[in-house]
Amino acid sequence: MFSSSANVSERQAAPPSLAISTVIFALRPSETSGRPTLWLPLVRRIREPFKGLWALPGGPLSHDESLQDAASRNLRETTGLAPSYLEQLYAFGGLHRSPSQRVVSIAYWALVQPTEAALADESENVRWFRADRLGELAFDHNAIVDYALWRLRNKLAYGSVAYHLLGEYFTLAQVREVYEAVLDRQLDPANFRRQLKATPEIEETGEYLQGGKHRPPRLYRYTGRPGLDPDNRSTP
Amino acid sequence: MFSSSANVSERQAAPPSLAISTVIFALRPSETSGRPTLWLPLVRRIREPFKGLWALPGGPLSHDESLQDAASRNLRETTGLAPSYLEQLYAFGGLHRSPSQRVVSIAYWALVQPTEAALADESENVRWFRADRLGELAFDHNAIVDYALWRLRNKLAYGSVAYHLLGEYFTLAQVREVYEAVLDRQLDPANFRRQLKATPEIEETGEYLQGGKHRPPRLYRYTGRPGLDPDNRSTP
DNA sequence: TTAGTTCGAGTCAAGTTGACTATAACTAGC
DNA sequence: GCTAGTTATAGTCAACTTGACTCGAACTAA
Repeated sequence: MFSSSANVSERQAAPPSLAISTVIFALRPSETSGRPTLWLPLVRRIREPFKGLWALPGGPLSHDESLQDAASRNLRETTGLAPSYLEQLYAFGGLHRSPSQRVVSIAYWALVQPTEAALADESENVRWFRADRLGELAFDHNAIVDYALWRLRNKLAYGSVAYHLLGEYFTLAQVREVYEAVLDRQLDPANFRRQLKATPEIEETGEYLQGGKHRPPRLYRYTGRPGLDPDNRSTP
Repeated sequence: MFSSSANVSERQAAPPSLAISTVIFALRPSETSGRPTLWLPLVRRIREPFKGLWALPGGPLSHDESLQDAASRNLRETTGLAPSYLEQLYAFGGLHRSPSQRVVSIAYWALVQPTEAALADESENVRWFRADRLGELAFDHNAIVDYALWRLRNKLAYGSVAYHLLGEYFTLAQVREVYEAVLDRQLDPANFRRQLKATPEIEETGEYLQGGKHRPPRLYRYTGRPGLDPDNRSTP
C-alpha cells in the first residue's frame, strides 16, 4: 500500500510529455502508371525505442511556440517543406504508445503542392513512401496515418481541400485525378466537370495548358481561402 | 544574448502542462417556452487566474489514465454524470491561454441523456447554463464552447448523434425537437419524419407514448452503435 | 358531440446525380 | 495534308432527393 502510493506520486512527478507529429501528403507520379498518387515523408528512428523503423516527422513541443507553429517548424526542419494546408488531426494519448515513458502526441496533417514536394529534402534518414504501401511504422504511427487518410478523404468529399495539392493553375482533369488518387476509384469526367463548374470558388482563366498530346484544356484557379487561416471553421 | 539563452533553457525546463476540459451538453426545458434547449454545466473558479468566473469542467491529466478516461472522470467528479457520448474536440495550445503558465488543454465534448442530466449535482460552484446565453468565461473557454457547438451541429446534420441526447425510447417529434433546439430553426414535421423513417438505425417499437394531450405518437428506439466506442470512425 | 391539435401518409415540382451520347479541338503518324 | 486516336466540353435522360404543401386519422378537452 505504501510502496504503491509512493510509486504513484513518483510517476505523477514526471508528467506526460507533449510531442507533435505531422502527416504530410503530397502528390507524386506513381512509378508504374505515372498517374498521381499520394505520398508522404517519413524519418528513420536513430535511437530507441523503435530504432531503425520509419516514423512520422515530429518532436517535442517547445515552450514558446503554438501547436500549429510547432507542427509547421517540424515540417520545415525535417523536409524543408512549407505546407499549403495544415490542420490539427487528433491528440493521441494512449497509455502505452511509447514503451518507455508516457507521451501525448498532438498530430497534424498537411498538404503540400507538387512544386514544393519536388524540392523536398531526401536523405538516408528521410524518405518518401506511397501512402498505401507503408510498412510497419514506429509507435502507433500506422493508426495516425490511417486516420489522416480517412480525414483527407472526408474533407475532399466535402469541400475545398483538393486544390492545396495542386499548383496555382490547374485543369479540371487534374482535379479529377486528385480525387481519383485519394478516393481510389474512377470518376466520370463529364459529371465531375459539371460539379466543379457549379462551385463558385473555381475561376476560369483565359489560359490553356499547352504542350499536351491532345486538345488543350482550359486552366482554372482556386479563389477560396488559403488553408492556413485559423478561422476557416474546420479548425476553431 | 546570454541571459536570453539562459531564459530559454530555463523555460524549457518547465514544459507546457497538460489539462483536459469537457463541454457537456444536455437538453433541458427552457424556462420560458418549456421546449427543450441546450444546456451545459460550468464550474466557478475558486482561485486565480480568473477567480470567480465560470469555466468548463476540467483538470490536469494524471499519469495513469488515457485522455478519454481523464475526460470521463472529470465529468463524473464535477457533475456526477455518465455521458452517453464522448468525443475528443480539439487540442487548444495557444501561448497565452492562461496568463501565468503555459497550458495545453485537450477538450472533449459529451452528450448526456435527460434522465441523467436531471440527477446532475448542482451547487454553489457548479451550475447549468443555457448554451446560447453564457457570459464571459475563464480562459478561452468561450471559443471552446463555440467550437463544440459548431461540431455538434455538424455531427447532427451528418448522422447519429441526436439520439444520445434522448432516452432509450423516443418519438419522432422528440427527435425533431432536438434538431430544432440545436440547429435553432424550425423543421417541417412531415419531411423530417420521412427522412427518419428512411434511416435503418431507427427501429419502430410496438409502444405508443400515452398521456399526451393529442393523438399518441409511436415510440422508436435507436439501434446504432453507442457513442463511446473507440472504433466508431469519427474518432480514430 | 365537437373543436382543436398532433400524428402520419401522400402528392408535386424543383433540383441533384449517375450513366450515357455527341461534338469540338488538338497531336501523331502516315 | 489527311486521318486516326485521344481528350475536352456540352448536353440528354431517368432515378432519386428535397422542400412545400394537403389531407385524413386519432386522440383530448370542454
